[in-house]
Amino acid sequence: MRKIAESTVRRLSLYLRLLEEFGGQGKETVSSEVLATRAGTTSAQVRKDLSFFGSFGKRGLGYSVPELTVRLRDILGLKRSYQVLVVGAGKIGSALAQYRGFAERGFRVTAVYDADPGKVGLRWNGLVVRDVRQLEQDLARDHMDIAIVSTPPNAAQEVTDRLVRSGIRAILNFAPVQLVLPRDVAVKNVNMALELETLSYALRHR
Amino acid sequence: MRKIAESTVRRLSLYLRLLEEFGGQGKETVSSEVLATRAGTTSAQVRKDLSFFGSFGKRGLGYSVPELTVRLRDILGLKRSYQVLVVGAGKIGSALAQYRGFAERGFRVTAVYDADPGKVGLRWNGLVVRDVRQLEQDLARDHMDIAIVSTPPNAAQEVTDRLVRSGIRAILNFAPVQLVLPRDVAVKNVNMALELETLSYALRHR
DNA sequence: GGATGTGAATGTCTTCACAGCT
DNA sequence: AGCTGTGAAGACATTCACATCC
Repeated sequence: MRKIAESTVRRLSLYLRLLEEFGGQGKETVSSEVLATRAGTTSAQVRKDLSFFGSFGKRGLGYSVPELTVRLRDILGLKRSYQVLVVGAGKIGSALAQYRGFAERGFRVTAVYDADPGKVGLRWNGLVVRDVRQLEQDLARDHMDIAIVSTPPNAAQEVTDRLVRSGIRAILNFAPVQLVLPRDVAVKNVNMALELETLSYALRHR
Repeated sequence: MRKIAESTVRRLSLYLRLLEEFGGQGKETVSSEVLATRAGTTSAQVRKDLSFFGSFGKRGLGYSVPELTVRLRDILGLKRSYQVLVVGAGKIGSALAQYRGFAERGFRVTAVYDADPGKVGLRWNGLVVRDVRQLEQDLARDHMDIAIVSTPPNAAQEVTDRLVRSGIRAILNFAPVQLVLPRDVAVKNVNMALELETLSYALRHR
């Protein structure tokens, strides 16, 4: 399949959430125009995004909500669930580990690690914080699909190297550092201070 | 000033973080090549990004670390500090309210609100959770620069409308909904489940 | 009639490549 | 010699506009 832009994939994820909402309201069909308005884009953009993967609509009618929902879940790889581990049990890590929005969408956080002996052994919602030194042996036993890195900045690269050596191929990084990774490992960075700085820029330049 | 791409602003924020690191190590100058490698981009991109705002380097030498640091802080609007409030004192909201990475970069979270009477009155690190019904009267008294919305999805738009009516002009939204806003209000969305979905897509398409 | 699907046109961002300083 | 600053070229993404089909 032809290479799809990151921005397109992000919008597909937005469309899916909207479709689930419409489905819950019993709506049968939806037009690109309605999806666009709710997703903050244009109808042409919606049609173009979908057209990369096939033609799912009916001219004159729009898209079938249940059908497009299934198609998008398939395209995004969401027909299965994912095992997720979190490294770094600080404030952010603990919030992420317990975030309901993940579980609702098939991302199951099943392990949390920290280096601090004071945190190891704590229970959160049935999740026990494990010693990060166990990382390799645990990963050899139980397969994990995605790792969330929420360690302090100076520990992030080392932890990442260990995750990659243990076979992890997707990382969501909350540490404010640019991780160095083999090209076949997917990474997404979430840098919250950076988001505030873009707001600061926006406030200043108007 | 000409309009600057969002992607450029985000990279400037990355460069600034790197410059602060280099400054802490006593480095006097840095080349676009070094900045690029560490930021995960190209030297031409670094030079182009900076050139929108002036010519800060010396040919044959590179950029003065302290000077470029000051310039970027100025460009990004970081010479001042910002008053930040958080609405929604759930797991994510409480982690954000106490996140040290914000304070370190001049973003001071000075108020947290929630609608749940069971949470109102709780103290976190000297921050007291206030009743969200007080929002308007508090904002009339104490100026706030940026609001972080970390409510459940169904409350996000209503809270946002109240924030905007009270004069807030910058919003960092963690609720997984597309907020409708006047064009003069800056908004950044952080959608963590969406990030995982782009990873899910990446895992599937390789 | 009404909405999709899609080439073509436009707009935006990135990379190239080199003249010009230091 | 080394590295910046920047037009020009190229790559990529979005928008237009309309033929096509239900």
